[in-house]
Amino acid sequence: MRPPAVRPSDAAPHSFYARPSVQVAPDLLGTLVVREEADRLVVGRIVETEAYGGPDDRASHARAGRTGRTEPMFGPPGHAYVYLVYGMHSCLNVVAHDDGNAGAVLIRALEPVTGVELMRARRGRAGAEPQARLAAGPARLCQGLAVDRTFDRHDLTLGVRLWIALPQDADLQDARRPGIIAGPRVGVDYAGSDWAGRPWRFAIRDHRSLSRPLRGEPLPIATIEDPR
DNA sequence: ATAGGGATTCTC
DNA sequence: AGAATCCCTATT
Repeated sequence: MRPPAVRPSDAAPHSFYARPSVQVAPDLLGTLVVREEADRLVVGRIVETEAYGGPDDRASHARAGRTGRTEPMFGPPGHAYVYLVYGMHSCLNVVAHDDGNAGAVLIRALEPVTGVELMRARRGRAGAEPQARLAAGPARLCQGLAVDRTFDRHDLTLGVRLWIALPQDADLQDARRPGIIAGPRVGVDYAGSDWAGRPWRFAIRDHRSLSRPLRGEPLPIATIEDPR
């Protein structure tokens, strides 16, 4: 399949993100993360996401309230929230919540689309892995797209340097053809079974670029709306 | 000031 | 199974 055309004007608008993160997370599946560098474009299709809520969500960074680190989660929807985990890996989130709330969607895995060789080079020793695995994980995708904390609070709606592109409807439907499933979020057992057990991890079923397999319940197609 | 630990990944 | 490695958060 030919790589979908990508233009800054395709950047998802503020209204796309101004909804509860649990609604935005599945809608992001099949859309594109676009990284515009000096003279190159690196693009990946989102195949796995996780929704994180506000202070009530015991699995969310926002549980600490408004602090220096979590501030972006309480800020304008459509901006990036990039944090460092385990002292060495960056993770990319898009801020999403309805007015007066807090929340974000963690981008957990991409299918490489454009700029694959650049992604591979950035993976260093691990670049020998199969193409489908180059961005199969929240830290891996940041490495491949050269996304670090300098992008924290970056406005994703501008279509500059880093944004989410909404592909043509046919392309979007095609990407989602295998179906969308939902299951528990990864690595949040500390939150207690109530919060850790919620099916807020979303993925395109059986996709080869998932960070890890997801056995989950199919999401009713009715809940998937055209972002535009 | 200091201790505890993490929305991960790679290697042994 | 264990290390790498830094910064955030809560506590003293």
